Amino acid sequence: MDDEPDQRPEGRASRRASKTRQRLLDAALYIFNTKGVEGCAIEDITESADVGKGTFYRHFMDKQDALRTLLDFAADDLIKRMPPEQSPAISFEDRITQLIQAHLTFFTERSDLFLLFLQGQTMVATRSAAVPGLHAPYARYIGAIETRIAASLPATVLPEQKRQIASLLAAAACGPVTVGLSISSSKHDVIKTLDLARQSLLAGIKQVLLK
Amino acid sequence: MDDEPDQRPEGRASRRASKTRQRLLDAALYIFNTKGVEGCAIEDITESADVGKGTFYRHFMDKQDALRTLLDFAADDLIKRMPPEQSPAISFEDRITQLIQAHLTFFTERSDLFLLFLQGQTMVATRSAAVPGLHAPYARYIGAIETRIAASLPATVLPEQKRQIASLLAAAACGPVTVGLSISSSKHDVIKTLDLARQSLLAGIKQVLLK
DNA sequence: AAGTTTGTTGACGATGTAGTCAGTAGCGAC
DNA sequence: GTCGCTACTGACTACATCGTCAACAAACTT
Repeated sequence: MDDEPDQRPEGRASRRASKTRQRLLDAALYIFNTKGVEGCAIEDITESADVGKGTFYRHFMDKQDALRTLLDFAADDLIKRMPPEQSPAISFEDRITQLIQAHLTFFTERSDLFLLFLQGQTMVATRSAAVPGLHAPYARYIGAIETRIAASLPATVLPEQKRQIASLLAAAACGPVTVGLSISSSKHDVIKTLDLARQSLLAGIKQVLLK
Repeated sequence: MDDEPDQRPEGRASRRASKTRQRLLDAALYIFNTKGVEGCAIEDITESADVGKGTFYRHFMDKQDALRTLLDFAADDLIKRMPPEQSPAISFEDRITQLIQAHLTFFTERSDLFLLFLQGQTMVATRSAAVPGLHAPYARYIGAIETRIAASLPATVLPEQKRQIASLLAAAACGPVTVGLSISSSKHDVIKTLDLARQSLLAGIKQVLLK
């Protein structure tokens, strides 16, 4: 017991390995967003990462494993942009603005991750049976929104309503991106629509709550 | 010139052919929503339709051709549920409610078509280069919404804003479905969230317009 | 009925892809 | 140096899938 058991060795070799793993993830993200998750071959990824094909299988079980890793990472990135869970109680207007803002910077700074996130969201939504084990990041995502709005909502709001409002917020933040890009709006237009969605959501929730 | 040149022959043979084509489309819709558009083989479709593989290629160029046909059909179905284009001028509140309602019945009555519609929307949004020729139904869809809200909006609204409000409405109608199903909400919950989105959109647009 | 056209079939060649594995290269311990 | 270990490689097997086509079947025409 001379040193911590969970200490990483961190030699040059293992550093090289993580670098390779990261190169593979970067390449996979790029390829998934270019040819599509199901439309691409493992070799497309390894080719793009400039590593041998076998190397992929040293780091990931299969394509879905890499996808899961990326979706987890995307969800983490998005959640990290949200206000801290135990931040001071502020008005729900401000809280909602903060949450939409998190999506907005996620979109502007990591649109590649956001696009994959949306791609996965639709895969899970439209054919969850075909993509086992991919729902987790989306459950975490909605959970993160829910806990962040919970404290700012009036105590009279039912738990079930909180989940609904969280869904509504996610829809207001994700929907305009999918719709906007599907009709080839510019990034700028998407951002404007997102802001419109924010305003609309604010007014809407206020009214729904007061009812 | 004894009869119209564009008259269909409509013999037993061609009726049989259209029936086969329809069986293939039904099967394709089912398979696309089960295994995914890119995750399925042509034979999955012909197997499910119980026809020979070659028959598929007599009716469609390839998988994308069948997908395009289905997405066109889905957009038509959805647009047909909207109020008629030249219906009497009513308040935009009512018009928006009508439009959301159209999505709602589309979801309840043809969720298979809606799910494929959403799948295609994300394909086009996230990697349009990989799916050429699939944007058309979505452009028609947004156009349909736009013309239907145009007459009910104040004359002071800029054309550019109309397109934005149309996008917002589409997002409010599609977003909750994708988000809801991705976190495995029940159909009933999705419908409730859709109604919440309608109320929120009403309040929101009202406020945005008055600003 | 014989001939023509249209629709359907499934076996086939060509190609693509997944996942493996024996072999190589680089690193770290001694 | 050399030994062991870990990371990496890409040729290889096995299998899936594409799109074609010659043969067959059904429906029309004369």
